[in-house]
Amino acid sequence: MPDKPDISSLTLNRLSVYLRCLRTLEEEGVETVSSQSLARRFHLSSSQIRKDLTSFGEFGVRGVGYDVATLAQRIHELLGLDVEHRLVIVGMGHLGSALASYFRFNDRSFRVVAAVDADPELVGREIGSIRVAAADDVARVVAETGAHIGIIAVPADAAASVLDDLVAAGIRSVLNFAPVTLGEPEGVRLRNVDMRVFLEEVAFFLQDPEVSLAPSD
Amino acid sequence: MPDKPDISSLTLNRLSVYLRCLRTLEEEGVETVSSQSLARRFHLSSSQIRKDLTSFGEFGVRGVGYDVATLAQRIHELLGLDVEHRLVIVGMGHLGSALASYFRFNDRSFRVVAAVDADPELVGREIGSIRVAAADDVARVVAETGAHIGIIAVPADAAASVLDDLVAAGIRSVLNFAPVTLGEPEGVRLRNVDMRVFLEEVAFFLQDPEVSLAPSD
DNA sequence: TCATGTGAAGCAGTTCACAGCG
DNA sequence: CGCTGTGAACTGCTTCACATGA
Repeated sequence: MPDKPDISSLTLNRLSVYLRCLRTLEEEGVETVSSQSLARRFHLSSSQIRKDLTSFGEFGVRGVGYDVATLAQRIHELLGLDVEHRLVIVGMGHLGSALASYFRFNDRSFRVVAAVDADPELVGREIGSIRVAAADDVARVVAETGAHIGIIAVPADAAASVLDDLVAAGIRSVLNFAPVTLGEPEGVRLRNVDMRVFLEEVAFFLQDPEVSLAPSD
Repeated sequence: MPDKPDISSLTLNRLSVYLRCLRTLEEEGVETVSSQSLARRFHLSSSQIRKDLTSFGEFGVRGVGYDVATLAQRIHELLGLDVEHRLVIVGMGHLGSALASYFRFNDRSFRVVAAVDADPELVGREIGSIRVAAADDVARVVAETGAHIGIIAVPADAAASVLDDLVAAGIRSVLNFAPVTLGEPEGVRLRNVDMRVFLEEVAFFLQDPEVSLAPSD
């Protein structure tokens, strides 16, 4: 495994996107692509693609472009997707169970191996081949399943203590879907994903006077 | 309604977060807060809070801080949350129906008024008090319900054409949960939200050598 | 006195433009 | 010739530090 260069979150996120674009091209049988054609096709910026790619190596052929399969493979490896990541979902309400099925149909890189919930009603139930365990048992469940990544899908007021539990259980990568901003504990990678924030962002532009209901074309 | 100042997406997103923090303080009966105490409490930056707030007005009292209720009210108004936004969800699979229930329990600012799906199996079913309509009927459904905001929760290959349909139906704000980067049509506000990207971001750091399974405390 | 509001400094991310190479 | 890889310019965001005012 080569040394991991410093890559910003922004670049990292775009690499994920590039990878998906390349997979699409692969399926279409496209073998070579230039940064410009990639950009046009998928609403990206060509100079940004080149900058992002050179941040971890040189893969292109001048005058030609990039080999689709090779580049996809390199990004796949860089992102660490060649090993399977085991997920534990905390909170199996609507969102939690949706995330469970959403993350499952993916490729082989991610697998939901455990789910816990504080509601005794849910404990013991089987949701998409995963048996829901009691919230108190996170540590045991994590140890038994070897989960690496935690998904927090509980109400806002429970999120902080769930994070503590996950970290105590040895989890170092966390995705928080609760509508609170959790701080990153030392040595833990945490990303807050608040869908209401996204909603409010797009809603904001509706009040713009110049966008007010023009006669539709 | 005062003129809408230019506010970057980053600032806008943070304002959503500040609003939630202020609501929490309100519930606790806190009446006044300084940028510094807000920052400490919720893992934010105090100078950033001040900068963000002054981008649309002056609300603080020097030497004291901000009045929690007033500031919350001002942000609420700025974000346009004092009017109800009507959502239409396209794609009522696992993710779509989870989003439907997730966005519903919110406050009064957002309401799911319509849902469509291409699968005849789902059409006609009632999911959380919303009857699922046929995908071909988006335009009619949008017109009848007065939906303003579109939520795309369909597979990647269908997303682009769904966007076209929504725009043709007069929708100007869209949240895309399909794992493709859609371009923003003229006059439309679109935000791509790809959960796999978030997963891959936190997963990336697991391969870091220095983070490799230290004995847990 | 204390915390806001703000210019100025610092930093990061993006775009430009072209040298270099297949 | 065409496209990559890349320094340099540029743009925008964040942090700093302090004058200002309740």
